Amino acid sequence: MVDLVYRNIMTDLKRRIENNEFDNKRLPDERSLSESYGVSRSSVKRALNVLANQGIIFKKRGSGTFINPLYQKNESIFQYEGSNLGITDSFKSDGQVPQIKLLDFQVIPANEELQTELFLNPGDFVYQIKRLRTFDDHPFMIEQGYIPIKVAPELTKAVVAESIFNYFEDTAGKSVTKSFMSIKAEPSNDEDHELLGLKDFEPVGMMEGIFFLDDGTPVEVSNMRLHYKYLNYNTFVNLDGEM
Amino acid sequence: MVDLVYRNIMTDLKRRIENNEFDNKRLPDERSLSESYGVSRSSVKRALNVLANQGIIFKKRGSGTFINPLYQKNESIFQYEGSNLGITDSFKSDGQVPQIKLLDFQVIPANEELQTELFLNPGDFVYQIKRLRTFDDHPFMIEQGYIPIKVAPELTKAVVAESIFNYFEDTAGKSVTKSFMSIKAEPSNDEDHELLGLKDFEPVGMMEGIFFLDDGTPVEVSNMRLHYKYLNYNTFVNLDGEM
DNA sequence: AAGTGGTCTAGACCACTAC
DNA sequence: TAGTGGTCTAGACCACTTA
Repeated sequence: MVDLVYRNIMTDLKRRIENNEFDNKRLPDERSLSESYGVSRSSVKRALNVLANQGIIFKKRGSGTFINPLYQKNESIFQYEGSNLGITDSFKSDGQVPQIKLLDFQVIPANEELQTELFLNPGDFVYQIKRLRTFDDHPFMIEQGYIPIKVAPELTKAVVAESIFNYFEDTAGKSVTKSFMSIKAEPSNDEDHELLGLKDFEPVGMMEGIFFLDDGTPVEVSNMRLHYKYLNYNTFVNLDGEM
Repeated sequence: MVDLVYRNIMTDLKRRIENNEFDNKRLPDERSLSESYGVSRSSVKRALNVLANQGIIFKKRGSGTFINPLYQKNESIFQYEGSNLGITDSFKSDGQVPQIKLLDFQVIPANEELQTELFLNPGDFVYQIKRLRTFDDHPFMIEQGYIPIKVAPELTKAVVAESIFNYFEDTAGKSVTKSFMSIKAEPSNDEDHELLGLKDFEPVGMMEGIFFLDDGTPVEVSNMRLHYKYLNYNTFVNLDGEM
């Protein structure tokens, strides 16, 4: 697909780690990798940095580069799907059939909050899209999204009933790769009870996100209310991940 | 403090952004910055990459580097404190007085799960530490932590009643900079009702974390149950943040 | 002392955007 | 066409760990 040196090396190393080719939990040193791959040490470092930022390896100065034992032993713990955009479309299906029911679809003027979050001017309009997501007819999420009409002037009901981000990618060739996410919990309200089948005392998980294109253009604000059993955000945090 | 070129530039650029020195939302190009700071372009790029990974700027190939409008306009939205380790010690006080009540402190053998998560052998022991955290006598979190005795052989009640991670840093000079975090929501149980003052129907937020030193040594597994009003994890996600 | 990862440089060339 | 950020190289030197 792509043809970047550091990315190829990264992919290859990941494969070799998963295949247990480094049984002593230790990777070859950077200079050796540089030579064996026939690339500069800088490119090797870059590949290793990506893996380190994902928590797959640890680099120990003066000592070497080591595989995170959790990555091999216990992939059920080490799942940072949450480290994706926290996005609707990326909920794991696990063989279940995902479905979308469109609850609301209209165009409204952006209020002040939306103007700020989506970099809009007073008077700009947004699509308001409310959807219910299910797995095998079992609802798990109410999603209310707002998309500036100017970033998708010809959005239709049919599109909105499916993956919106795929639509961006397919039509405009632009992919949504960045987001602000805010994760909270709340008691459920009447609508939650009705749509998500929750009991009074059962909570909802809230995920609020602003999604951006690569170039910083915001394309959606989304408020997601999840059946609490489905709120599970996993992530690897690396404070030195600043490189 | 530190004296890294890219870090100094990063800090300076951040300051200049916050001081509105780039009123047109656009930073000087990399080659200019390289010259004006008297460093290589690589170092400038590195500094910019850090800021981009934090969501403070967006880089647009062929066009320039731009400030994220949300960063200046609305810092109340743009707060990714959650992007810290998700750590206990980092909860913002906001002028409130944080307190810790030690509920339990003992040494027990690590069960299988802890052995896996903390890279321990059968028969290894861990401290089991249960604490209640409050702001101005208002409880908001029950925290149950497990720390291998071998990473802190002389842990005392006094230490445990304060910041454990600061203790690591002060005594061993090692800082906790990485973590796996898992965030969920659950209905509250009896203990939550009692200790956190929750009503039956009110939920708790759960944050489970494994914390590591720089070199990959795991130092703590922590299960945190938060009053739902205090669960608020904010983060900037960048799928291209792999550099 | 030897080996490892970390930082930084100077420069070449490529890919994309704007005009 | 000019200007921007992206990738990659080859090499120097530093900081730390291990023996």
